[in-house]
Amino acid sequence: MARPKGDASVTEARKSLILTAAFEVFSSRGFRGGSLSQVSELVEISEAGILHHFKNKGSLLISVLEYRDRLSREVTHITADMSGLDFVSSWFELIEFNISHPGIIELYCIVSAESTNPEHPANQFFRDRYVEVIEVANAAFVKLEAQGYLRSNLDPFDVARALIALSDGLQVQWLLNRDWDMLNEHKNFFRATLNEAGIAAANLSN
Amino acid sequence: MARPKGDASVTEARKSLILTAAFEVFSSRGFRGGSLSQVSELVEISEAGILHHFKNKGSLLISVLEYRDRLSREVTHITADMSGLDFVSSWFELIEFNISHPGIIELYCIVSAESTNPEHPANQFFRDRYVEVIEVANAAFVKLEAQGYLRSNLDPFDVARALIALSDGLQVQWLLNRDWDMLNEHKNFFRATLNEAGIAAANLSN
DNA sequence: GTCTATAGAGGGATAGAC
DNA sequence: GTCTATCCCTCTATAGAC
Repeated sequence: MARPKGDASVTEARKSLILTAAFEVFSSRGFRGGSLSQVSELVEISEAGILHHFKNKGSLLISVLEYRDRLSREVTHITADMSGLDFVSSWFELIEFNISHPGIIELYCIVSAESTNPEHPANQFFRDRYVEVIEVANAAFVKLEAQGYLRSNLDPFDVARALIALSDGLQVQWLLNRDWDMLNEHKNFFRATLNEAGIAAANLSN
Repeated sequence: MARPKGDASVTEARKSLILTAAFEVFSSRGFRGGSLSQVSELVEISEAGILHHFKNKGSLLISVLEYRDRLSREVTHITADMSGLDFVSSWFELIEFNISHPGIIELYCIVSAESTNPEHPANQFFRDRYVEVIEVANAAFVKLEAQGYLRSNLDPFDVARALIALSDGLQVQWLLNRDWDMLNEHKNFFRATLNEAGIAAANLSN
């Protein structure tokens, strides 16, 4: 037991600082456009210092993505076993949270698009992520359907996929021009996919 | 008149080859991830040769984007003054065309996301582009509304923006995993935003 | 754990010959 | 119009001192 507990937590704090800086860099310039030297400037450590804590640039990116997911999970509480209506209101909370933290939107927007190339280090991460997040949304729409809230000509899984897609696409537009209400566009999605009973239950009447 | 017509068209053909190669490179790796040397390999010309025809890497990207827009316009014929129902069927044709030409999807997916950074050479291009394309879609939904085909609780402009967003978002998912029917997801959008009369008129009943 | 030094590759762009 | 040669920069990653 040569190493007291203090050392480990100091290291963790250092890693956390690096992750925060890397988050900023990858958010604004993407993985390919961002560099370790930009990260090292922000965190006031050498590039070699960064690579002492993270094997290489790619694993730093993955760590940033996992780090962000961890932080988001502390805020949103969206799960597959929550009720359909709770999902809807939690979804709006998530959008509002993201609007007030644009860096998160930038990160996922740029890196997910880059990652469509199979050689990109985050390719597998995003393949897994979309399966997971669509499944969570699907669970909600299945329940909304069972409650008689979903339009009868729509399939829950298709609607779930569409919600995620709409959200991603709106974020690109929003990053280019923020002169409009992104939250309201999400509400319109539910106004179009829920029936009258569902719209009333979700409090989305005009 | 020292220069006969033949020279000019040879130059144009050369530029066209470069644009085709640059399209491939920027499609798969984005602007920041792609390089002039990759383009030069494909087109079998030196990097200096490329920069004789295009001022720099950024202007090559813009030229590629304009080049692709020109080619797409030859195929799709979507305009602001076509009828609402014609827009719907043309939109499906456009999606089918893109599905069979994945490079187009890759290009816009990656480069539009990169371009959300204000320093990116295509930033203004995509700001203008979204205004234009949403306006064309809006013109169609305004007409569909006038015909009594749009759901009464939806605003045409919001629906137009949502269609573009949905389309962009679906493309990211599709590039990561093509095991599903992207055309059908677009049809579902109209099943959710048109009323029964509209769905029947657009031939979207199940 | 952090640094300096450096390897080694690759990037964009320009000058000038042909 | 195309090339070679070159400049200068930036990048990731490693080695080894402290």
